[in-house]
Amino acid sequence: MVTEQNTAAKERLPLSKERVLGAAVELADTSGIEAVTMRKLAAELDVEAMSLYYHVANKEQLLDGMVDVVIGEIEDECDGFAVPDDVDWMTALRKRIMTARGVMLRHRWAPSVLETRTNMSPRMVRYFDMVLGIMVEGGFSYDIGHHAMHALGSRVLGFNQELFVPDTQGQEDRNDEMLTAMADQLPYLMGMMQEIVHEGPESTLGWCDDQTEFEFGVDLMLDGLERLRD
Amino acid sequence: MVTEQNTAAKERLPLSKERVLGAAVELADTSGIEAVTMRKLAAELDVEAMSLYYHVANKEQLLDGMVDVVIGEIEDECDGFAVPDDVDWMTALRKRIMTARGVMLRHRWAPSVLETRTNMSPRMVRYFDMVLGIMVEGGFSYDIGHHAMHALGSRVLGFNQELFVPDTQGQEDRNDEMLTAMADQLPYLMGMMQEIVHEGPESTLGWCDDQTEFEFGVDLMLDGLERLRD
DNA sequence: ACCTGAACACCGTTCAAGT
DNA sequence: ACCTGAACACCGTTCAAGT
Repeated sequence: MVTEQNTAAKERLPLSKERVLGAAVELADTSGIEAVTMRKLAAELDVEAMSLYYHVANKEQLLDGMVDVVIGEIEDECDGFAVPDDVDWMTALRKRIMTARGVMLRHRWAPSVLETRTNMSPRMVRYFDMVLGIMVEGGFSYDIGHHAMHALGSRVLGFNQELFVPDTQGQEDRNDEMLTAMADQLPYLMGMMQEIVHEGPESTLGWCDDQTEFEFGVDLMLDGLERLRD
Repeated sequence: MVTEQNTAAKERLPLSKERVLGAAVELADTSGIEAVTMRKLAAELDVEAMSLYYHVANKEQLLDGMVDVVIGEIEDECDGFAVPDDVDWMTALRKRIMTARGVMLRHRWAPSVLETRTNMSPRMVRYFDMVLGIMVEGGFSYDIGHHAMHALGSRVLGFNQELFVPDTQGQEDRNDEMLTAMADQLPYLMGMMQEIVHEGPESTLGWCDDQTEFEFGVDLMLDGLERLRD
Protein backbone atom coordinates (compact mmCIF):
# COMPACT_ATOMS: atom_id res chain seq x y z
CA MET A 1 0.00 0.00 0.00
CA VAL A 2 2.95 2.31 -0.44
CA THR A 3 1.46 4.62 -3.01
CA GLU A 4 3.10 7.28 -5.05
CA GLN A 5 1.53 9.87 -2.79
CA ASN A 6 3.08 8.27 0.23
CA THR A 7 6.59 8.29 -1.12
CA ALA A 8 6.25 11.72 -2.65
CA ALA A 9 4.74 12.91 0.63
CA LYS A 10 5.61 16.59 0.85
CA GLU A 11 6.58 16.83 -2.81
CA ARG A 12 4.28 19.27 -4.41
CA LEU A 13 0.93 17.63 -4.83
CA PRO A 14 -0.58 19.87 -7.47
CA LEU A 15 -2.81 22.79 -6.63
CA SER A 16 -6.57 22.57 -7.04
CA LYS A 17 -9.48 24.83 -6.29
CA GLU A 18 -10.23 22.73 -3.20
CA ARG A 19 -6.69 23.02 -1.85
CA VAL A 20 -6.67 26.76 -2.49
CA LEU A 21 -9.97 27.28 -0.69
CA GLY A 22 -8.99 25.01 2.16
CA ALA A 23 -5.74 26.86 2.70
CA ALA A 24 -7.54 30.20 2.52
CA VAL A 25 -10.06 29.15 5.19
CA GLU A 26 -7.29 27.88 7.42
CA LEU A 27 -5.27 31.05 6.96
CA ALA A 28 -8.29 33.19 7.82
CA ASP A 29 -9.02 31.05 10.88
CA THR A 30 -5.54 31.34 12.28
CA SER A 31 -4.40 34.78 11.14
CA GLY A 32 -7.58 36.72 10.45
CA ILE A 33 -9.23 37.62 7.17
CA GLU A 34 -6.90 40.57 6.61
CA ALA A 35 -4.05 38.08 6.26
CA VAL A 36 -5.77 36.48 3.28
CA THR A 37 -4.04 38.26 0.42
CA MET A 38 -3.22 36.54 -2.81
CA ARG A 39 0.48 36.79 -2.03
CA LYS A 40 0.33 35.44 1.49
CA LEU A 41 -2.07 32.67 0.54
CA ALA A 42 0.26 31.66 -2.27
CA ALA A 43 3.20 31.60 0.13
CA GLU A 44 1.21 29.32 2.41
CA LEU A 45 0.86 26.93 -0.51
CA ASP A 46 4.52 27.23 -1.55
CA VAL A 47 3.61 28.77 -4.81
CA GLU A 48 3.69 32.14 -6.53
CA ALA A 49 0.72 34.51 -6.20
CA MET A 50 -0.08 34.31 -9.87
CA SER A 51 -0.55 30.56 -9.77
CA LEU A 52 -3.73 31.07 -7.77
CA TYR A 53 -5.36 32.72 -10.74
CA TYR A 54 -5.30 29.45 -12.53
CA HIS A 55 -7.77 28.07 -9.97
CA VAL A 56 -9.86 31.08 -8.98
CA ALA A 57 -10.82 33.91 -11.29
CA ASN A 58 -10.06 36.67 -8.81
CA LYS A 59 -10.18 37.51 -5.15
CA GLU A 60 -13.95 37.97 -5.03
CA GLN A 61 -14.39 34.45 -6.29
CA LEU A 62 -11.90 33.24 -3.71
CA LEU A 63 -14.04 34.80 -0.97
CA ASP A 64 -17.18 33.30 -2.54
CA GLY A 65 -15.52 29.91 -2.39
CA MET A 66 -14.44 30.38 1.22
CA VAL A 67 -17.98 31.06 2.44
CA ASP A 68 -19.19 28.10 0.42
CA VAL A 69 -16.75 25.90 2.32
CA VAL A 70 -18.27 27.20 5.56
CA ILE A 71 -21.81 26.53 4.36
CA GLY A 72 -20.60 23.06 3.45
CA GLU A 73 -19.61 22.48 7.06
CA ILE A 74 -23.09 23.51 8.16
CA GLU A 75 -24.55 21.06 5.65
CA ASP A 76 -22.36 18.29 7.03
CA GLU A 77 -23.32 18.98 10.63
CA CYS A 78 -27.00 19.08 9.67
CA ASP A 79 -26.67 15.77 7.81
CA GLY A 80 -27.87 17.49 4.68
CA PHE A 81 -30.46 20.13 4.03
CA ALA A 82 -33.59 18.02 4.22
CA VAL A 83 -36.71 19.34 5.94
CA PRO A 84 -37.28 17.21 9.04
CA ASP A 85 -40.81 15.96 9.63
CA ASP A 86 -40.55 14.58 13.15
CA VAL A 87 -40.46 17.78 15.20
CA ASP A 88 -42.34 21.07 15.32
CA TRP A 89 -41.09 23.94 13.20
CA MET A 90 -39.60 25.92 16.05
CA THR A 91 -37.40 23.18 17.48
CA ALA A 92 -36.32 22.19 13.98
CA LEU A 93 -35.40 25.73 12.96
CA ARG A 94 -33.81 26.59 16.27
CA LYS A 95 -31.61 23.51 15.99
CA ARG A 96 -30.39 24.47 12.49
CA ILE A 97 -29.68 28.00 13.63
CA MET A 98 -27.61 26.83 16.57
CA THR A 99 -25.72 24.37 14.40
CA ALA A 100 -24.92 27.17 11.98
CA ARG A 101 -23.82 29.30 14.91
CA GLY A 102 -21.39 26.64 16.06
CA VAL A 103 -19.78 26.63 12.64
CA MET A 104 -19.61 30.43 12.50
CA LEU A 105 -17.86 30.49 15.86
CA ARG A 106 -15.10 28.35 14.38
CA HIS A 107 -14.75 30.81 11.49
CA ARG A 108 -15.01 34.21 13.06
CA TRP A 109 -14.18 35.94 9.78
CA ALA A 110 -17.13 34.36 7.97
CA PRO A 111 -19.95 36.75 9.01
CA SER A 112 -18.23 39.85 7.72
CA VAL A 113 -17.25 38.16 4.46
CA LEU A 114 -20.74 36.77 4.04
CA GLU A 115 -22.21 40.23 4.30
CA THR A 116 -20.14 41.47 1.39
CA ARG A 117 -21.20 38.71 -1.02
CA THR A 118 -23.49 39.77 -3.82
CA ASN A 119 -24.45 36.34 -5.06
CA MET A 120 -25.18 33.16 -3.21
CA SER A 121 -23.80 29.75 -4.00
CA PRO A 122 -26.22 26.97 -4.93
CA ARG A 123 -25.49 25.32 -1.59
CA MET A 124 -26.52 28.43 0.24
CA VAL A 125 -29.73 28.77 -1.72
CA ARG A 126 -30.55 25.22 -0.70
CA TYR A 127 -29.97 26.17 2.93
CA PHE A 128 -32.50 28.97 2.61
CA ASP A 129 -34.90 26.66 0.84
CA MET A 130 -34.71 24.32 3.82
CA VAL A 131 -35.32 27.12 6.30
CA LEU A 132 -38.37 28.25 4.35
CA GLY A 133 -39.46 24.62 4.07
CA ILE A 134 -39.37 24.15 7.83
CA MET A 135 -41.68 27.09 8.24
CA VAL A 136 -44.07 26.22 5.44
CA GLU A 137 -44.38 22.61 6.58
CA GLY A 138 -44.87 24.04 10.06
CA GLY A 139 -47.99 25.88 9.00
CA PHE A 140 -46.79 29.27 7.78
CA SER A 141 -48.03 30.90 4.63
CA TYR A 142 -45.40 31.65 1.99
CA ASP A 143 -46.01 35.32 2.66
CA ILE A 144 -45.22 35.19 6.37
CA GLY A 145 -42.39 32.76 5.72
CA HIS A 146 -40.91 35.26 3.34
CA HIS A 147 -41.17 38.11 5.82
CA ALA A 148 -39.77 35.84 8.52
CA MET A 149 -36.60 35.13 6.56
CA HIS A 150 -35.98 38.83 6.07
CA ALA A 151 -36.71 39.50 9.73
CA LEU A 152 -34.36 36.80 10.94
CA GLY A 153 -31.71 38.10 8.59
CA SER A 154 -28.23 36.92 9.43
CA ARG A 155 -29.57 35.09 12.48
CA VAL A 156 -30.71 32.14 10.33
CA LEU A 157 -27.04 31.63 9.59
CA GLY A 158 -26.10 31.72 13.23
CA PHE A 159 -24.68 35.16 13.68
CA ASN A 160 -25.78 38.56 14.78
CA GLN A 161 -23.62 41.37 13.53
CA GLU A 162 -23.15 43.12 16.87
CA LEU A 163 -22.43 46.79 16.51
CA PHE A 164 -19.11 47.72 18.06
CA VAL A 165 -17.48 44.59 19.31
CA PRO A 166 -14.16 46.00 20.43
CA ASP A 167 -11.53 43.46 19.52
CA THR A 168 -8.57 44.98 21.28
CA GLN A 169 -8.17 45.57 24.97
CA GLY A 170 -6.85 49.03 24.20
CA GLN A 171 -10.14 49.98 22.58
CA GLU A 172 -12.12 48.70 25.53
CA ASP A 173 -10.03 50.76 27.88
CA ARG A 174 -10.51 53.86 25.80
CA ASN A 175 -14.24 53.22 25.73
CA ASP A 176 -14.29 52.90 29.50
CA GLU A 177 -12.42 56.17 29.85
CA MET A 178 -14.89 57.96 27.63
CA LEU A 179 -17.89 56.50 29.43
CA THR A 180 -16.73 57.64 32.85
CA ALA A 181 -15.91 61.08 31.45
CA MET A 182 -19.43 61.38 30.02
CA ALA A 183 -21.15 59.77 33.02
CA ASP A 184 -23.48 62.68 33.72
CA GLN A 185 -24.72 62.73 30.13
CA LEU A 186 -25.47 59.01 30.13
CA PRO A 187 -27.91 58.48 32.99
CA TYR A 188 -29.47 55.31 31.67
CA LEU A 189 -26.32 53.51 30.59
CA MET A 190 -24.81 54.34 33.96
CA GLY A 191 -27.87 53.10 35.77
CA MET A 192 -27.76 49.90 33.78
CA MET A 193 -24.11 49.31 34.53
CA GLN A 194 -24.57 49.80 38.24
CA GLU A 195 -27.49 47.44 38.36
CA ILE A 196 -26.18 44.72 36.11
CA VAL A 197 -22.44 44.61 36.71
CA HIS A 198 -21.72 42.76 39.92
CA GLU A 199 -19.40 39.92 39.12
CA GLY A 200 -16.18 41.81 39.66
CA PRO A 201 -13.94 44.18 37.73
CA GLU A 202 -14.95 43.31 34.20
CA SER A 203 -14.82 45.89 31.49
CA THR A 204 -17.84 47.86 30.40
CA LEU A 205 -18.88 45.51 27.69
CA GLY A 206 -17.64 42.41 29.45
CA TRP A 207 -20.97 41.45 30.90
CA CYS A 208 -22.57 40.80 27.55
CA ASP A 209 -22.60 37.07 27.08
CA ASP A 210 -22.72 36.47 23.35
CA GLN A 211 -24.57 33.21 23.48
CA THR A 212 -27.23 34.54 25.86
CA GLU A 213 -27.83 37.64 23.77
CA PHE A 214 -27.97 35.64 20.57
CA GLU A 215 -30.52 33.21 21.94
CA PHE A 216 -32.60 36.02 23.40
CA GLY A 217 -32.86 37.63 19.98
CA VAL A 218 -33.62 34.40 18.17
CA ASP A 219 -36.30 33.43 20.66
CA LEU A 220 -37.87 36.86 20.55
CA MET A 221 -38.29 36.44 16.80
CA LEU A 222 -39.39 32.81 16.87
CA ASP A 223 -41.97 33.46 19.59
CA GLY A 224 -43.24 36.47 17.70
CA LEU A 225 -43.52 34.43 14.52
CA GLU A 226 -45.38 31.62 16.26
CA ARG A 227 -48.13 34.09 17.03
CA LEU A 228 -48.46 34.89 13.34
CA ARG A 229 -48.80 31.28 12.23
CA ASP A 230 -51.84 30.14 10.20
CA MET B 1 -20.81 93.14 4.89
CA VAL B 2 -18.37 92.20 2.19
CA THR B 3 -16.05 90.10 4.28
CA GLU B 4 -12.71 88.71 3.44
CA GLN B 5 -14.29 85.32 2.98
CA ASN B 6 -16.70 86.72 0.44
CA THR B 7 -14.09 88.31 -1.74
CA ALA B 8 -11.73 85.37 -1.46
CA ALA B 9 -14.66 83.11 -2.35
CA LYS B 10 -13.20 80.10 -4.08
CA GLU B 11 -9.65 80.92 -3.12
CA ARG B 12 -8.48 78.16 -0.91
CA LEU B 13 -10.27 78.55 2.34
CA PRO B 14 -8.08 76.43 4.55
CA LEU B 15 -8.74 72.80 5.25
CA SER B 16 -10.28 71.72 8.53
CA LYS B 17 -11.43 68.43 9.99
CA GLU B 18 -15.03 69.47 9.30
CA ARG B 19 -14.33 70.23 5.64
CA VAL B 20 -12.46 66.97 5.22
CA LEU B 21 -15.26 64.91 6.77
CA GLY B 22 -17.94 66.78 4.84
CA ALA B 23 -16.17 66.17 1.56
CA ALA B 24 -15.66 62.51 2.43
CA VAL B 25 -19.36 62.01 3.17
CA GLU B 26 -20.33 63.75 -0.05
CA LEU B 27 -17.85 61.68 -2.04
CA ALA B 28 -19.18 58.46 -0.52
CA ASP B 29 -22.77 59.53 -1.21
CA THR B 30 -22.16 60.26 -4.86
CA SER B 31 -19.45 57.77 -5.82
CA GLY B 32 -19.68 55.00 -3.27
CA ILE B 33 -17.47 54.22 -0.31
CA GLU B 34 -14.86 52.51 -2.46
CA ALA B 35 -14.17 55.89 -4.06
CA VAL B 36 -13.14 57.29 -0.69
CA THR B 37 -9.39 56.88 -0.84
CA MET B 38 -7.02 59.38 0.67
CA ARG B 39 -5.81 60.34 -2.78
CA LYS B 40 -9.22 60.83 -4.37
CA LEU B 41 -10.59 62.67 -1.36
CA ALA B 42 -7.62 64.99 -1.45
CA ALA B 43 -8.17 65.63 -5.15
CA GLU B 44 -11.79 66.54 -4.39
CA LEU B 45 -10.48 69.18 -1.98
CA ASP B 46 -7.81 70.42 -4.40
CA VAL B 47 -5.04 69.33 -2.15
CA GLU B 48 -2.39 66.64 -1.93
CA ALA B 49 -3.18 63.35 -0.20
CA MET B 50 -0.66 63.96 2.54
CA SER B 51 -2.34 67.19 3.61
CA LEU B 52 -5.26 65.17 4.93
CA TYR B 53 -3.02 63.65 7.58
CA TYR B 54 -2.73 67.01 9.22
CA HIS B 55 -6.46 66.85 10.03
CA VAL B 56 -7.13 63.15 10.55
CA ALA B 57 -4.69 60.69 12.03
CA ASN B 58 -5.34 57.97 9.49
CA LYS B 59 -8.05 56.41 7.36
CA GLU B 60 -9.73 54.59 10.24
CA GLN B 61 -10.21 57.90 12.00
CA LEU B 62 -11.56 59.39 8.81
CA LEU B 63 -14.20 56.67 8.69
CA ASP B 64 -14.96 57.18 12.39
CA GLY B 65 -15.54 60.85 11.65
CA MET B 66 -17.77 60.09 8.68
CA VAL B 67 -20.16 57.94 10.70
CA ASP B 68 -20.19 60.59 13.41
CA VAL B 69 -21.37 63.09 10.81
CA VAL B 70 -24.21 60.71 9.97
CA ILE B 71 -25.15 60.28 13.63
CA GLY B 72 -25.12 64.06 13.86
CA GLU B 73 -27.78 64.21 11.16
CA ILE B 74 -29.92 61.79 13.14
CA GLU B 75 -29.48 63.98 16.21
CA ASP B 76 -30.57 67.04 14.24
CA GLU B 77 -33.67 65.34 12.86
CA CYS B 78 -34.58 64.09 16.34
CA ASP B 79 -34.15 67.59 17.78
CA GLY B 80 -31.56 66.21 20.14
CA PHE B 81 -31.29 62.99 22.05
CA ALA B 82 -33.67 63.72 24.90
CA VAL B 83 -36.03 61.03 26.15
CA PRO B 84 -39.58 62.13 25.33
CA ASP B 85 -42.16 61.88 28.10
CA ASP B 86 -45.37 62.52 26.21
CA VAL B 87 -45.80 59.23 24.34
CA ASP B 88 -45.57 55.52 25.10
CA TRP B 89 -42.22 53.80 24.70
CA MET B 90 -43.11 51.98 21.50
CA THR B 91 -44.24 54.99 19.51
CA ALA B 92 -41.27 56.97 20.79
CA LEU B 93 -38.73 54.31 19.90
CA ARG B 94 -40.35 53.45 16.59
CA LYS B 95 -40.21 57.11 15.61
CA ARG B 96 -36.49 57.38 16.39
CA ILE B 97 -35.76 54.22 14.47
CA MET B 98 -37.60 55.44 11.41
CA THR B 99 -35.85 58.80 11.60
CA ALA B 100 -32.51 57.04 11.73
CA ARG B 101 -33.58 54.92 8.79
CA GLY B 102 -34.33 58.00 6.73
CA VAL B 103 -30.82 59.28 7.34
CA MET B 104 -29.26 55.91 6.51
CA LEU B 105 -31.13 55.83 3.21
CA ARG B 106 -29.41 59.08 2.27
CA HIS B 107 -26.03 57.55 3.10
CA ARG B 108 -26.16 54.03 1.76
CA TRP B 109 -22.50 53.42 2.57
CA ALA B 110 -23.03 54.14 6.27
CA PRO B 111 -24.29 50.75 7.47
CA SER B 112 -21.31 48.80 6.17
CA VAL B 113 -18.85 51.34 7.54
CA LEU B 114 -20.66 51.42 10.87
CA GLU B 115 -20.30 47.68 11.20
CA THR B 116 -16.53 47.88 10.91
CA ARG B 117 -16.09 50.49 13.68
CA THR B 118 -14.50 49.24 16.88
CA ASN B 119 -15.21 52.27 19.04
CA MET B 120 -18.21 54.53 19.22
CA SER B 121 -18.17 58.28 19.24
CA PRO B 122 -19.58 60.12 22.28
CA ARG B 123 -22.52 61.21 20.15
CA MET B 124 -23.34 57.63 19.31
CA VAL B 125 -23.14 56.55 22.94
CA ARG B 126 -25.64 59.28 23.74
CA TYR B 127 -27.95 57.92 21.06
CA PHE B 128 -27.85 54.50 22.69
CA ASP B 129 -28.40 56.08 26.10
CA MET B 130 -31.55 57.67 24.75
CA VAL B 131 -32.82 54.41 23.28
CA LEU B 132 -32.27 52.66 26.59
CA GLY B 133 -33.87 55.61 28.36
CA ILE B 134 -37.02 55.32 26.27
CA MET B 135 -37.37 51.70 27.31
CA VAL B 136 -36.54 52.19 30.98
CA GLU B 137 -38.92 55.14 31.31
CA GLY B 138 -41.43 52.97 29.49
CA GLY B 139 -41.36 50.39 32.23
CA PHE B 140 -38.59 47.99 31.25
CA SER B 141 -36.02 46.66 33.68
CA TYR B 142 -32.42 47.47 32.90
CA ASP B 143 -31.88 43.78 32.27
CA ILE B 144 -34.55 43.45 29.59
CA GLY B 145 -33.59 46.83 28.17
CA HIS B 146 -30.07 45.56 27.79
CA HIS B 147 -31.15 42.38 26.03
CA ALA B 148 -33.49 44.42 23.87
CA MET B 149 -30.70 46.60 22.55
CA HIS B 150 -28.66 43.56 21.59
CA ALA B 151 -31.69 41.95 19.99
CA LEU B 152 -32.56 45.03 17.97
CA GLY B 153 -28.94 45.31 16.92
CA SER B 154 -28.44 47.48 13.87
CA ARG B 155 -32.17 48.03 13.61
CA VAL B 156 -32.06 50.72 16.30
CA LEU B 157 -29.94 52.68 13.88
CA GLY B 158 -32.40 52.23 11.08
CA PHE B 159 -30.84 49.53 8.99
CA ASN B 160 -30.98 45.83 8.56
CA GLN B 161 -27.92 44.31 6.95
CA GLU B 162 -29.77 42.23 4.35
CA LEU B 163 -27.81 39.22 3.23
CA PHE B 164 -27.17 39.28 -0.51
CA VAL B 165 -28.53 42.48 -1.88
CA PRO B 166 -27.37 42.15 -5.47
CA ASP B 167 -26.34 45.60 -6.57
CA THR B 168 -25.80 44.93 -10.22
CA GLN B 169 -28.40 43.80 -12.72
CA GLY B 170 -25.91 41.28 -14.05
CA GLN B 171 -25.78 39.55 -10.70
CA GLU B 172 -29.57 39.43 -10.50
CA ASP B 173 -29.73 37.83 -13.91
CA ARG B 174 -27.13 35.27 -12.95
CA ASN B 175 -29.06 34.50 -9.78
CA ASP B 176 -32.24 34.02 -11.80
CA GLU B 177 -30.45 31.65 -14.14
CA MET B 178 -29.16 29.57 -11.26
CA LEU B 179 -32.54 29.44 -9.57
CA THR B 180 -34.32 28.13 -12.64
CA ALA B 181 -31.55 25.59 -13.18
CA MET B 182 -31.95 24.32 -9.63
CA ALA B 183 -35.73 24.53 -9.61
CA ASP B 184 -36.32 20.89 -8.69
CA GLN B 185 -34.00 21.13 -5.71
CA LEU B 186 -35.71 24.23 -4.37
CA PRO B 187 -39.35 23.25 -3.87
CA TYR B 188 -40.18 25.84 -1.25
CA LEU B 189 -38.48 28.83 -2.82
CA MET B 190 -40.20 27.93 -6.09
CA GLY B 191 -43.55 27.60 -4.38
CA MET B 192 -43.07 30.95 -2.73
CA MET B 193 -42.18 32.66 -5.96
CA GLN B 194 -45.21 31.28 -7.75
CA GLU B 195 -47.54 32.38 -4.99
CA ILE B 196 -46.11 35.77 -4.26
CA VAL B 197 -44.88 37.11 -7.57
CA HIS B 198 -47.78 38.35 -9.59
CA GLU B 199 -47.10 41.94 -10.48
CA GLY B 200 -45.31 41.30 -13.74
CA PRO B 201 -41.87 40.32 -14.94
CA GLU B 202 -39.84 41.49 -11.97
CA SER B 203 -36.66 39.77 -11.06
CA THR B 204 -36.45 37.10 -8.38
CA LEU B 205 -35.58 39.43 -5.59
CA GLY B 206 -37.58 42.34 -6.95
CA TRP B 207 -40.66 41.67 -4.88
CA CYS B 208 -38.92 42.38 -1.61
CA ASP B 209 -39.96 45.85 -0.57
CA ASP B 210 -37.22 47.10 1.72
CA GLN B 211 -39.39 49.37 3.79
CA THR B 212 -42.06 46.71 4.34
CA GLU B 213 -39.53 44.09 5.39
CA PHE B 214 -37.75 46.50 7.67
CA GLU B 215 -40.95 47.51 9.44
CA PHE B 216 -42.05 43.90 9.74
CA GLY B 217 -38.84 43.01 11.53
CA VAL B 218 -38.92 46.05 13.81
CA ASP B 219 -42.54 45.45 14.77
CA LEU B 220 -41.92 41.77 15.41
CA MET B 221 -39.25 42.75 17.92
CA LEU B 222 -41.15 45.64 19.51
CA ASP B 223 -44.31 43.55 19.93
CA GLY B 224 -42.28 40.73 21.41
CA LEU B 225 -40.60 43.12 23.82
CA GLU B 226 -43.89 44.65 24.91
CA ARG B 227 -44.92 41.23 26.20
CA LEU B 228 -41.78 41.12 28.36
CA ARG B 229 -42.36 44.49 29.99
CA ASP B 230 -42.59 44.84 33.81
C1' DA C 1 -2.28 21.71 -18.22
C1' DC C 2 -0.16 24.15 -14.85
C1' DC C 3 2.98 27.54 -13.01
C1' DT C 4 6.00 31.86 -13.08
C1' DG C 5 8.64 36.76 -13.71
C1' DA C 6 8.20 41.11 -14.67
C1' DA C 7 5.37 44.84 -14.73
C1' DC C 8 1.27 48.03 -13.92
C1' DA C 9 -1.98 50.74 -11.45
C1' DC C 10 -3.39 51.59 -7.17
C1' DC C 11 -3.43 51.68 -2.08
C1' DG C 12 -2.16 53.84 3.00
C1' DT C 13 1.47 56.01 5.26
C1' DT C 14 6.31 58.17 6.87
C1' DC C 15 9.46 61.62 6.88
C1' DA C 16 12.00 65.42 5.88
C1' DA C 17 11.25 69.59 3.79
C1' DG C 18 9.00 73.68 2.26
C1' DT C 19 6.04 78.31 3.25
C1' DA D 1 0.47 76.28 11.57
C1' DC D 2 -0.39 74.19 7.44
C1' DC D 3 0.81 71.89 3.20
C1' DT D 4 3.86 69.06 -0.05
C1' DG D 5 7.38 65.69 -2.83
C1' DA D 6 9.54 61.78 -2.82
C1' DA D 7 9.63 57.37 -1.27
C1' DC D 8 8.22 52.81 0.93
C1' DA D 9 5.69 48.68 1.63
C1' DC D 10 1.90 46.54 0.21
C1' DC D 11 -2.18 45.42 -2.65
C1' DG D 12 -4.87 42.89 -6.93
C1' DT D 13 -4.19 41.79 -11.53
C1' DT D 14 -2.43 41.24 -16.74
C1' DC D 15 0.30 39.24 -19.97
C1' DA D 16 3.67 36.91 -22.23
C1' DA D 17 6.53 33.27 -21.28
C1' DG D 18 8.25 29.05 -19.40
C1' DT D 19 7.79 23.54 -18.50
